[in-house]
Amino acid sequence: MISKTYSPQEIEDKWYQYWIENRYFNSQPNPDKVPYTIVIPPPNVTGVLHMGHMLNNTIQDILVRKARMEGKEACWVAGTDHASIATEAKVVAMLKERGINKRDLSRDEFLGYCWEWTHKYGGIILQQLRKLGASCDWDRTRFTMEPNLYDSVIDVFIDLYEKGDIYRGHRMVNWDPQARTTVSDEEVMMKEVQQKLVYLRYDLESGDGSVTIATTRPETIMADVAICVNPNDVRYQHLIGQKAIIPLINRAIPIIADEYVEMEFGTGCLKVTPAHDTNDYELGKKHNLPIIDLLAEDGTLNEKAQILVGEDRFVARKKITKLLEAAGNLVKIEEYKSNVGHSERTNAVIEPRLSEQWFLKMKRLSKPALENVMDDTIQLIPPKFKNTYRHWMENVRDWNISRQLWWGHRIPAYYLNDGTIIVAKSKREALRKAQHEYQLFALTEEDIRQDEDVLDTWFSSWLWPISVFNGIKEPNNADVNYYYPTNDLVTAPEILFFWVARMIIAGYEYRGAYPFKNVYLTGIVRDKLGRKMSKSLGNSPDPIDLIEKYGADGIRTGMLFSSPAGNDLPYDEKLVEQGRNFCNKIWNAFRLTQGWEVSSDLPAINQLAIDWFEAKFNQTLTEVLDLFTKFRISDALNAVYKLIWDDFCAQYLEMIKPEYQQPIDAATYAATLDFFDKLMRLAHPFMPFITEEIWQNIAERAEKETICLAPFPQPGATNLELLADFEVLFEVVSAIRNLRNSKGISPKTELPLAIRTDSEARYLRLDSLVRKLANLSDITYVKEQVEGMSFLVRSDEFFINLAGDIDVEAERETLLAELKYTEGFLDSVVKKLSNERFVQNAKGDIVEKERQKQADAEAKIVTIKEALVRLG
RNA sequence: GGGCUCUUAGCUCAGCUGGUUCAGAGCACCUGCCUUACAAGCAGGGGGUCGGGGGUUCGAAUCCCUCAGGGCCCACCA
Repeated sequence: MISKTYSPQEIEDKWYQYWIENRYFNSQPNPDKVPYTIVIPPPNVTGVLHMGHMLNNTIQDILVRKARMEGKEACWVAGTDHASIATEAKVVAMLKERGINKRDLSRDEFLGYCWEWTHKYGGIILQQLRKLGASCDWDRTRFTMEPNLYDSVIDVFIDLYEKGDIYRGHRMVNWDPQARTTVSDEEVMMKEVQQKLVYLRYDLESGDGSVTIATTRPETIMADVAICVNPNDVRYQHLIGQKAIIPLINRAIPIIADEYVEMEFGTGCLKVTPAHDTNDYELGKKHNLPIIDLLAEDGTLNEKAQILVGEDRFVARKKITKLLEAAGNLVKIEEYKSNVGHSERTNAVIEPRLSEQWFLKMKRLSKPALENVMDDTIQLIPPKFKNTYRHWMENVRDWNISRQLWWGHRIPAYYLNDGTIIVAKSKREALRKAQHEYQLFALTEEDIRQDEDVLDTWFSSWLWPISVFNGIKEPNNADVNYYYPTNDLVTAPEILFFWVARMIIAGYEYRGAYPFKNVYLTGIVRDKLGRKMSKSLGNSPDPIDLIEKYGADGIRTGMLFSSPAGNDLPYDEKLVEQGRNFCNKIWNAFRLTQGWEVSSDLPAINQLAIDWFEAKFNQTLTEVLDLFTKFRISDALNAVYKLIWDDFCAQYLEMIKPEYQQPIDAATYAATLDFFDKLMRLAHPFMPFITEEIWQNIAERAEKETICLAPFPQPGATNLELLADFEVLFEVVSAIRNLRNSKGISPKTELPLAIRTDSEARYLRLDSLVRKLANLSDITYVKEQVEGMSFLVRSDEFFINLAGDIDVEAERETLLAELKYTEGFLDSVVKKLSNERFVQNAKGDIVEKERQKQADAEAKIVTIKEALVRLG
């Protein structure tokens, strides 16, 4: 027999396999259909599925599945990102465990390990997505380092270089001493750090006096090239032009003046260290100061430091403070909080460092990307992100795209021995170019050397929506022409600038069109303490464990129950439990229908209930469709949840359910299964597995039929009047149950009901339903008040006569409370209506509504008063 | 430091362009039920002066100002 609880495991595997075998998720350009495309935000190739992916990909799957059911040519492209720095770090760590040092390997050897690693772990996350039910076209799976995509990146680099947008520059960059590479501005996170502000005395060369500066970086004093004061600072006028001696190494440096210096900060004297501070660098340029770089690429002091050579910068900081103290140059130390840049990848403190790097000019490129978001050609959801987006785009700076790494797209720049740069696809082509452009025919491949660096990961991901369709290399191929621009992008706000903005830029540059119409920004999944879920904190449950425990449908719905766009999702296993319970509820409703014996001899007695649910379904469906257009996926799910649980299960099924072991009439049965069919189709995008299982079982299905391709329901007319009548019905039933509860009367005990109403017809129509839902023995209509417990619904009065069981006091209290509330309410309405300005100013039918309220309240008060009189 | 945003029941959130039968939902909680679809369930219930203050208005959770406290983004005071 069918299991009492829904058990997802075998069902999910069975259907996923069925879907894949029948290629329902595969897509080809089809001129007869409207394309609907989503490209997945490619997870890191060696990554493992985490809760953020779960949320993100569930939303994408919902959108894709709905589009597919709506008859669109739905195409969800999956893939992975080589994640240059992240993967390289992992491989380096892996090698270290094996006792291998990256520096002992050749580039090719190292890349060999990277590929080995990629092949070993590369498929995992995509396999995990299948568990979730993701309906990707897996045949289209792409990887940012596969040949076509690799070449696309190289082509784009060359193109932008030739357009003059890419240049090589000696600049201050963000240096990550741990990864020993530069990182872009966006990869630097500022964190507030408790530091020590050290006050140091520099003696004047003249021997006559001294100057005291404040610094957080005493270990860099050996790289000082000046001391700077504000020219308006009266305290220091006499110093300008003099020289000061750097302590410990006794080198003389000039004292200069610049308005950049804040007089209020520290002592108002600044040590200028151009190699190790961005501002100082600018200052140095302005005043023609030399540059002394005393840090090696791993963050240790080099021989330029003269002392403490080889020490790590932080160790050196402590040691030099001691040395300075011993030398008598330490004036004082203050605790000081300031923001320090950290590497997003390694969390190492970023070192401003001068070096030769490749840059992409952003100003021209970002213009259309800014405009088209601001005018909603591309829509950000929620729109509040427009502001931050604009701010970033308006202040965008050139993008440092070179990385001192090996795993990635190697920069296609070649150098001749004299330093001449040639950008070309290959060494051979570089040679040819050199020979022709510079008439250097004697040149051989031996004479040219390729740039050792690779490109920033995002320099490949920004092409993703184009390159997955090979639109860079073959701009007019059928795929890219059909699928591009894509429709929706679902991603985390954290990478709005890293990725989204740059894809938009690339889209306009290389396709002349936006890459996607809508950007749905999900929130961050957090734990109960509000911390972001992360591997390092160990506060994230393993999604695969959760799927095994609760089923994929349970997680999908659980995560979405409370997840409006842009809002963080405070994860609680309770949510997933609720999702699982929802599946179980559906399962048991299904089980109910399976147990019925169907009789075609019985009269069709449930037409009213059927009409009502039809109306309710249409009403909710209309609402759901509207919510989808606004990307309010969470609200849409909640509407479906209520429709199924409250309206279908709690109300409709209870109304039409035959007595135990009694048959059901054929008409009701057919209607009910039809509802089930529609409900499953409506719910399918949210919960693909259980809906397929049930949908396949409630009717004979043809070979290879699937709910995945069944039409999404379309709303019919909603009978509002009927819905309103049923609202009254539910209130009456609810009131009777309430009475039972408070009087301790079993739901099994049949009760007689008397109704005193002006609209008898309405109740007559609902008669049998009230009787069934409230378990009544009899319903009578009365003109006067009668004996019994009474209650009010709207302006109608109800009596249940159970001899000797009336608690007069309690009933009076209830009535008095209701009277008080209604009178208060009436008062406010009357007050409002007697206010001339209200009657004059209120627009539309608001005044009319108020008058109706007044009439209703007055009628109700009369009824209550009568009831009170009756009670004596 | 600049910009954006948020503060509604114990928790997570809805409440659009202002109109008291809108103060809501889910979860949690309390009470009663193992009522043959479902205890992963059923029936019922309590709970918030909508962060504080001021203003606009006939009328404000909904608009404006201000204060307090969160969050996010951007930012080179050593």
